[in-house]
Amino acid sequence: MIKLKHLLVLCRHLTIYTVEKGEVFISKGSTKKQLFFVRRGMVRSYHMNDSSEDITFQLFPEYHIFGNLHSVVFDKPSEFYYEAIERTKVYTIDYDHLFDILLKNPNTSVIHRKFISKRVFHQAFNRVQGFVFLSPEERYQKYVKDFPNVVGRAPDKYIANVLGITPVSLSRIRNRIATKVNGAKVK
Amino acid sequence: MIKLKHLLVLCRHLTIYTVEKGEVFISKGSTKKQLFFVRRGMVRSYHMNDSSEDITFQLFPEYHIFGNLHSVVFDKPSEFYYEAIERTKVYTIDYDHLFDILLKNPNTSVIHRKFISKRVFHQAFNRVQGFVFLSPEERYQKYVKDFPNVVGRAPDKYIANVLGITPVSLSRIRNRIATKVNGAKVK
DNA sequence: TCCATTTCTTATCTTTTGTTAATGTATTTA
DNA sequence: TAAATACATTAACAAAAGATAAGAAATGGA
Repeated sequence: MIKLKHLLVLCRHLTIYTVEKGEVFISKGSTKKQLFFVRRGMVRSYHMNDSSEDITFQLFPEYHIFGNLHSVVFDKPSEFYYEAIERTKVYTIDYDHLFDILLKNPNTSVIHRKFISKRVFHQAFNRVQGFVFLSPEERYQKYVKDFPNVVGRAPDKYIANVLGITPVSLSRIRNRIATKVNGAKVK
Repeated sequence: MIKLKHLLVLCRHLTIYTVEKGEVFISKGSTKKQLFFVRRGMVRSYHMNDSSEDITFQLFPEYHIFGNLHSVVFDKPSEFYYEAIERTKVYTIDYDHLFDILLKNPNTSVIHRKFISKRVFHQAFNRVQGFVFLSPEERYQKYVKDFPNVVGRAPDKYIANVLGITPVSLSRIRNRIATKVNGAKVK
C-alpha cells in the first residue's frame, strides 16, 4: 500500500515546468539521473544514427514516466535524446535525491519497488513479448489498444519506429486493416 | 559493494538440485515466486499457443538467473513454461523468502537493487533495443556475440523464436552470413 | 490566406520473410 | 543395428517489408 504521507514526502521535492515543442529534456551523453512525469503533452526518446537519421525508441504521453534510463539503471551516459513533440508540462526529480528520500523513509521502498519493477520493467517486458509473439500488424493493433491517446496524435513515423517497422510499412498495415474491416476500402 | 557476509546469508537459504532434460521447473499457471540460478545446463522459457505450438521466449545457460517473472513482478500466474533442455543443475530460493532476508539485512538491499534493475531489466531493455534498431540479421550476429555458449548448443529453432523470426529464416540468415564471409559458400 | 515544410499515402521494384514441403543429417530409442 | 524421431537445410511460392521516389494531404508560419 502506498500511503498519502509517503507521496507528500516526494511531492515536496518535485520541480514543475513546461517546455515548447522541439525542446530537449535529456541529450545524448547526459549522465544526469533525472526522472520525469509527463503531466501534459508528449515526449519521444530517440536514437541518432551515424548517418544523422533518428529512430524513435518510445513515446511518453500524459501520466507516463521517463528518465535517463542509461544513467539511472546502467550508470552510463544516455544514448538517447528525449524531446517534447508537443508543448509539454513535467514534474521532475533527481533520481539520487529520490533514492535518498526512499532510504530515509523505509516505508516508501514500496514506491521504489513498484516504480522500478512494475512500470518501467513492465513496459520493456511487454514490448519484448510483442516482438516475439506478434506480427507487425498485430503489434500495431495492440499498440492502438494500449496507447489510444498516442495514435492519432503523434506522427505515424514515430510510432512505426517504436514498432520496429518503417513508416511506409505502417501505412500499408493501416490500409490493410481498414480494408479488412470495411470489406472494401473507403476512400 | 556486495559483501561476503551478505552473500552467506543468502546461501544458507538456497536449495540445490538437478533435473533431467525435458523436465519442467515452472508450469503455466504457477503462482509460485521462485528464483533459479543455472549452475550447469540450460533452460528455456516458452509460450504455448492455442494451436499447441510452442514459441521459445528466452534461453538461460549457466550463470543466468530465471524465475516466474509473471508472478514475481506482476503478481499473476505464469504465462510461460520453464523447462530444462539439458540435464540442468540449479540453485533456487523462494522470492518472498529472499525479500524477507533482504528487509532484515538492510545492507543486502544493494543486492536486490542490482538484481532487479541490472540483470533482469537490462536483458529486456537490450532486447527491445535490438528489435527497434537492428535487422534480424544484425540481431542474430549480436546474439552470437552476447551468447556464444548458447549458439552451437541450443537448437536453432529456439534461437530463431528468441530473435522473433522463423527457424527457416534463421537458416537463410546463417547461410547469407557464411557466403559473405567466405566470398563464396563452402559446402 | 498563402506558401513552405512536414507527414502520409501510393506506386514500383528489390529484398527478405513466412509457409509448406521435401531432403538430408543427427540423435534417440527400441 | 535398425527404425523412429527431431532438427537443419533447401526449394518454391506467396506475402510482406525495405528502399526510393512522386504525389496528396495536413500542418505551421509569415
